[in-house]
Amino acid sequence: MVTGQRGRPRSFDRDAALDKAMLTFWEHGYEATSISDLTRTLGIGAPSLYAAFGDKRKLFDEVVVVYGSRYGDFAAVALREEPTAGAAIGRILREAAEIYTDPAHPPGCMVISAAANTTSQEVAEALRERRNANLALFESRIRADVASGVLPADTDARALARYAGAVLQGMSQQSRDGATREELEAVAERALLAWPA
Amino acid sequence: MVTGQRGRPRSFDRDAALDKAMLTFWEHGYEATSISDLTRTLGIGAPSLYAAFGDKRKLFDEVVVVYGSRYGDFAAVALREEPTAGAAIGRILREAAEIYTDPAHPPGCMVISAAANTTSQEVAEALRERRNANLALFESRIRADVASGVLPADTDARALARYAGAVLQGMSQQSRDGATREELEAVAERALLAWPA
DNA sequence: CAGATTCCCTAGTGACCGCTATAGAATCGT
DNA sequence: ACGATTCTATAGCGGTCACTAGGGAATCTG
Repeated sequence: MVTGQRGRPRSFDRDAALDKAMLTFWEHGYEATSISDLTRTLGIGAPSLYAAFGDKRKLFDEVVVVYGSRYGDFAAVALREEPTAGAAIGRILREAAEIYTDPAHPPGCMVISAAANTTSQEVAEALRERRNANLALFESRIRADVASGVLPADTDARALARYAGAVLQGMSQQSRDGATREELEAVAERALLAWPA
Repeated sequence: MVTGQRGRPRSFDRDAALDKAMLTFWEHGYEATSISDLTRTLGIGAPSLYAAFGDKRKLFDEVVVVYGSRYGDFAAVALREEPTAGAAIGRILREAAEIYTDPAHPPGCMVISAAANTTSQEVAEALRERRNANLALFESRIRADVASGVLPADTDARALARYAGAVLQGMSQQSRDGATREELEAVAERALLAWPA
């Protein structure tokens, strides 16, 4: 009774489909990716897509979660693993240069680019909150370094976090405009020269 | 015969309409701005809009020109007027903090944000070329300073230009995410600390 | 005034959007 | 085997997209 599922089994791999959907949304953004784009790319019919994922919005929500766990975590990991905020931000910027230009997926950061100019305010707001949450992570890590004396007492943690975020977002945009990994690495190194003693 | 125009005169101010169209495209982007958005905002019917501007694409092209001459020129002006590349970039970043957050118009830079995620590759390409042209302006001004000895001989002009562009684009994105003028000014000052001696 | 010219308004074009009703195909439990 | 269940495929829903045909309205020239 409670054993295996009944009825006709799904004819496609849900996780693989989610991956393909992620790459499509990543490249073209939320709004510019149509359901027929997705059904063509995933190789399934529209009803199958809706049965498996609900609707376009819910599918994108799942995509954002997968993206975060696979490509968006590197910042949080660095903040956790590195001994200082400066070391973490340095690692984040250098890794961003690599990730944003990895030919295995579309350039840049999906959270930064996928909901620019969408008529769906909800989706735009969701990604904006994710970006601002990252800024808050930066800020609290910097604040911890100020409290422990690693950074000068008069450091403006909020402004420094915003600076790091701005450079990251700029690097994402530049990668979408064709910047290479080496060029972004040079940007990262230059940006790090502004880090407080 | 060649005197004044014949026929019924246009019932709206073409330049004022272009201004309103600019603000709408600036806020929502190219694709997310529909013709009916525009006819509602401009207070004219669709046929009038098409008679005056051709089509959506041509209207946007005109908007980009107007935008460039009114808000996009500040970078080129600074590069021309300031004695060094460093002074120019400093002025550009500080002015960007003000312009990007001016409540008289939508936040950020239209050339950076208006064609993210559009299905119209032509429009996206046109704005990308504009951004890259700005980068080239930065680069050549920096190169001039290197040649004249104002900047060290081993300065990587291209990388430095990309750094300035990345910070600018990051500031634009941050302003769209709600950063205030003061916060962007702090970002600009921080960014300038990385400028070579 | 009349006729030519130009613009505006109503109403609609075909195409695509996100999404789904319906019916057939494939697998379950019994 | 057989019904219940779950998926897939066709076909199409109403709505919005960018865009325009057609006729009346307003201004010109003469």
